[in-house]
Amino acid sequence: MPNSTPRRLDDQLCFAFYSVSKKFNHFYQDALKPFHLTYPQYITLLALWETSPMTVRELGSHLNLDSGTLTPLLKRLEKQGWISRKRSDQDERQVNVTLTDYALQKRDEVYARVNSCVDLISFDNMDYQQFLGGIHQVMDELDTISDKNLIHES
Amino acid sequence: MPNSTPRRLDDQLCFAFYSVSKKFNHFYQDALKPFHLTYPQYITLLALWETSPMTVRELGSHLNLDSGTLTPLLKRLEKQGWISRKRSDQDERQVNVTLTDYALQKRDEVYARVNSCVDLISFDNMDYQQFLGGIHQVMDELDTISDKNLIHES
DNA sequence: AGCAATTTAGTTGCACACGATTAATCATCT
DNA sequence: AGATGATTAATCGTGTGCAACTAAATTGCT
Repeated sequence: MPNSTPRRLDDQLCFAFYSVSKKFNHFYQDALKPFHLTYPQYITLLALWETSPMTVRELGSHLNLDSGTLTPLLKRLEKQGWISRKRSDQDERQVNVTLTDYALQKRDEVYARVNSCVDLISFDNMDYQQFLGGIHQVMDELDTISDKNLIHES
Repeated sequence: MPNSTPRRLDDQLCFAFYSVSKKFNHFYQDALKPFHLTYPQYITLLALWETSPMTVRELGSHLNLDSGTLTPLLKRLEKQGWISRKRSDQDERQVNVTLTDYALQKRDEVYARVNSCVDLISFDNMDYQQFLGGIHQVMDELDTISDKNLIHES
C-alpha cells in the first residue's frame, strides 16, 4: 500500500528550487536592467562571449534550450543589436549566431555590472562547492530517471 | 576598479538553480501526466489540500505568485473540475477558491502517484536538511537585497 | 545517381511568470 | 454621507519554456 501522504521534504526541495530560481531570475532582471537584458538573454550572451560564433544547436546544448525557445530569443537579441544570425554556407541547415561589435564592446561593462550586484549577496559560512555539487547530483538523478524513461504514462 | 571577468561560480550557482528547476518541472510534468496537471497547478492544489478555501491573495502569498499568473491558472483548474471560484459575500473584492469533491477524492491518488515517482530519485549521502537550509539562505539573501532596493536602475 | 532516414531551424499552440494598469469594492477620515 | 486612499482580482503585454510539427538540407545506403 503506497504512502498516501505527501512527502513534505521532497516537495519542499522542488519548491525551494522553483522559488529560488524565480528569485534569481528577478535579481538578474534588476541587475541587467541598464542593458535591457533578461536572464536567459544574458546566459546566451555569456556562452557567446566564450565562443562565437555558435550554431543554434550548439547554443541549445550549452543552455539546455531548444530552438522553440532560442529562435525567438535570438531574434530579440538580434533586433537589439547584440548578435547577428546567418545561415552557414557549408551546411545551410545551420544558423551561425555571431556577436556584434557592440556586444564585444559592452562585455566588460555587463560583467562589471553583474559582479557589483552579485557582490551584494553574502554567502557566509556556506560550502559553495559542496552545495553546487549537491544541485548537480540532483540534476544527474533527474536526467537518469528521464533517460531511463522510468516514469510511464497512465 | 571592478573585476571585469564574470564570476564563474556565482553564475554557475544561478544557472544550476535555473537548470534544476526546469528539470524538476519536467519530472513533475511526467509524474502528473495521468491527471493532466502541471507543476504550478499541482502546488496550487497542494496548498488547497492543506487549507480550503483560500482567497487568490492568500494562495499567491503561499506560492509567491501574483494574480496575473494565478487567475488564468485557476480558471484552467476550474475548467478541469478541480476547484471552484466564487466571490466572497463578506468582501466582494476577494475570490474564494474551493476544492471540489472531485479534488478531495483524487487527493490520495495524486499523492500516491507523486510519491511513487519521487521514490525513483535517490538522495544517497546527501544531507537533506542542510541542503534545503542552504537554498533558503540564498533565498533570504535575495529577498533582503530586493527589499533594501540595493540595486538601482541605470 | 536516387531515395530514405536523419538533422537542423523555424513555427505553432499552450502554459507559466510578472510588470503595469484597470475596475470594483472596502476602509478611513472628516 | 461623501471624498479619498487602499486593497483585491482581473486584464494586457512581453518574454520565456517546451511539445509537436513542418520545411529544407544533408547523410547514408544501395
